[in-house]
Amino acid sequence: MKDLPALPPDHEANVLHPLCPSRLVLAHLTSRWGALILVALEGRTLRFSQLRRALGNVSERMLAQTLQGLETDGMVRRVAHDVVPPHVDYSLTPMGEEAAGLVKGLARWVEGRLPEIMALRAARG
Amino acid sequence: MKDLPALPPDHEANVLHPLCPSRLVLAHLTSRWGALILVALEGRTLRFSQLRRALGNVSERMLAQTLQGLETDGMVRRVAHDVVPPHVDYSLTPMGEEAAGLVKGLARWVEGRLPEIMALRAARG
DNA sequence: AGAAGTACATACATTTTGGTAAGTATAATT
DNA sequence: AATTATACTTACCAAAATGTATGTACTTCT
Repeated sequence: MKDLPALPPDHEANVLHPLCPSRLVLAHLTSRWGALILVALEGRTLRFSQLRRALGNVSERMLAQTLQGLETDGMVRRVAHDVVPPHVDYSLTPMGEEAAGLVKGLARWVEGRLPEIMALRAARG
Repeated sequence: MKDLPALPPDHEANVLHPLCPSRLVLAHLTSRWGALILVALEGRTLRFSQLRRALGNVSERMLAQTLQGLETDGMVRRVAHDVVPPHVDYSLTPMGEEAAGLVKGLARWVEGRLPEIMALRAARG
């Protein structure tokens, strides 16, 4: 995940553009694992390895990286207990819960349209 | 953009997962240029080169590719007039308009939260 | 006559993303 | 004594995404 560049002067025109800050945050929310993490954490707290198992097959590298991106965006809250072996809890901030809801909404909409979409593909493809 | 794989038997668990069909459609909608195209075409028809100018700096390659992905998903309608020089109109299907609305909603939400997010970054970073 | 505009396709190069494997410190378990 | 579990990091490599350059076929503008 990248750092956010400063807002360009002509902000209005660049909304959603690849180099626009909002675009990068959106990318974090909808990234390969970002969306999954948001949905997995909705309403509950999970530890690193629990989350990993919940998502099925994320590499530790990507899970850590994606979580950090969401954390610096203020979507995820990380609480580390200083014990051995390590114990770290991840949960969503209020803003993160909102984001999760929106992403889930989009996902649900896509799922609802999937039969239609796949039928189109089958017909034309 | 990839072809959609068949739905795996344990569909419920894989929703949004990287290899799930719905995930790929979502990826098309939120891809670097996909989101921009949806918003740019909302409620209007544009030709290839108009769209290109509207988006600012897409390469022809990416514009064509992304449009094709959205077209096979049934989001974009392509109408080619058989004249020389070529003239091709792009617009959103009803489903595409819905998708555009949702994506725009997400984008707006992110923009609304941007000050908060950037303040967090500035404070912690 | 030469250049520009149109909507792409294709080959090639580069950038970005993601995975794999290994390392870290320490306690509990076998 | 070796293994397992935890939550990561780092180096390295393969794969995917994206950009660049070029070609096409024909017409209009200069």
